[in-house]
Amino acid sequence: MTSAPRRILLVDCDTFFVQVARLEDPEGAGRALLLIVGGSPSGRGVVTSADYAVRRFGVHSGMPTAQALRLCPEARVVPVPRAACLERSRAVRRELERVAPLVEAASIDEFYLDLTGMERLFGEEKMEESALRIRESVLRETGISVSIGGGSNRLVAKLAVARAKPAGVHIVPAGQEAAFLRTVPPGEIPGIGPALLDELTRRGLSTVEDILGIQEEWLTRWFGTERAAWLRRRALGVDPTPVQPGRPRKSISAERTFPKDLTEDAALETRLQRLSLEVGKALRDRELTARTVTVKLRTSDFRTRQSARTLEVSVTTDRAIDRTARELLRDLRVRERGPVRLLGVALGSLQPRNTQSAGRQLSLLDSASEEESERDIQLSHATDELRRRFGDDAILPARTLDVPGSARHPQEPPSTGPGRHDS
DNA sequence: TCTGGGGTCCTAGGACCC
DNA sequence: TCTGGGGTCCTAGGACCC
Repeated sequence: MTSAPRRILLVDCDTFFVQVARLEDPEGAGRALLLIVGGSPSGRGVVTSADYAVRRFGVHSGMPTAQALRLCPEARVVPVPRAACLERSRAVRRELERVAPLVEAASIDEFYLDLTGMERLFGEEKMEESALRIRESVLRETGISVSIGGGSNRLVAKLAVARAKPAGVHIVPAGQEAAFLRTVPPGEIPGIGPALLDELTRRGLSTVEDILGIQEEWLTRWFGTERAAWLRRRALGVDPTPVQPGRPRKSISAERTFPKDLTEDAALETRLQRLSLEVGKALRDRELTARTVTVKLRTSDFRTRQSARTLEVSVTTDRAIDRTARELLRDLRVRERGPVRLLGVALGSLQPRNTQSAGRQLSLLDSASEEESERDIQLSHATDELRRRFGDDAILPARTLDVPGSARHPQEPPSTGPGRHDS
């Protein structure tokens, strides 16, 4: 027996970063007729989001800001209002959770909804009507304008939202998936990026019809069994992926491109340590532990290398992360001696911090003490608390992180640090 | 023109184990 | 004495997405 089609919506915030920048600064960014969000103080940034008016000049996200400004010299560039974006994103999500039973945040500005089964609550409300109602309530409650695409699965909803933009709704009726897909250029199908598109084109497959028309045997020969089957499903508009709220996070990372490439190992280690502290704090804020530490390095010629290590036990402290990261950086520097453009630290193999390790008492029994001592763990919690009260700059990493017990560089009391003014 | 930062997922090869 | 084979874990790299 066949079940009724699912009712999936994709709610996508229109030029999200631009909207938030305007809401946050109505007198400045809010008044700019041509607005680009992105760039960076280093001058090495790219466009994160651009106004529709700016896009008409050929500007798109991912484009170097310098190039964007050559195309549209009148545009105003403002940095990404990161905290405000997270806040607005959460507000949108809360509103969606109020009106829909199943909500999955796919990114900061995209949310999948599964309305299947809601017909009973709203009578025979059509998907269009549901989508319009949701669009209005999100706008009213959060000030954020969204577009909504809908259909019987995530893939179709995702492709439909492109037709809805800006500030509209587009629903693909059940049964029309394959017909709808035939109107979509393969390069717009999620999962088909530049590399795969290139390969498809080289094989003479430049439309969805081409992909479906070719003998399955050939598709399999060229792309392998799995990938060929996946391609056919995409081309047919078939996607069984469920809407899953609250999928666990797999990694936490921080990376920085420097205003000028760095060559000195000492300078690199300072930056690395800052990144280690950043991810360490994010890890503890989310009450997670990590077992894998990865360091990423990009040289001035834009080649990227990474080095990873999985530890015997999960860790949470700045000291354990920093020490491992430092060793990994040294490994990388043996292979890459040249100027460094970017450094990053990532944490993986994440686990929820369980009650056992939160209970402290048992930690002396397990081997965690090899990676991080009881004292390290307490120190991490203490510095987190101080940063929370006095600002992130209150505790600057000192040599005490390397050499426990060393008093060569005693930490400044927080009362003399920056950020004091707010208390 | 000179290429951000946050993620997820896949693949391939080597180590290791039974 | 000729080198099985499957499963799992780990690492590096890359494609892809917003």
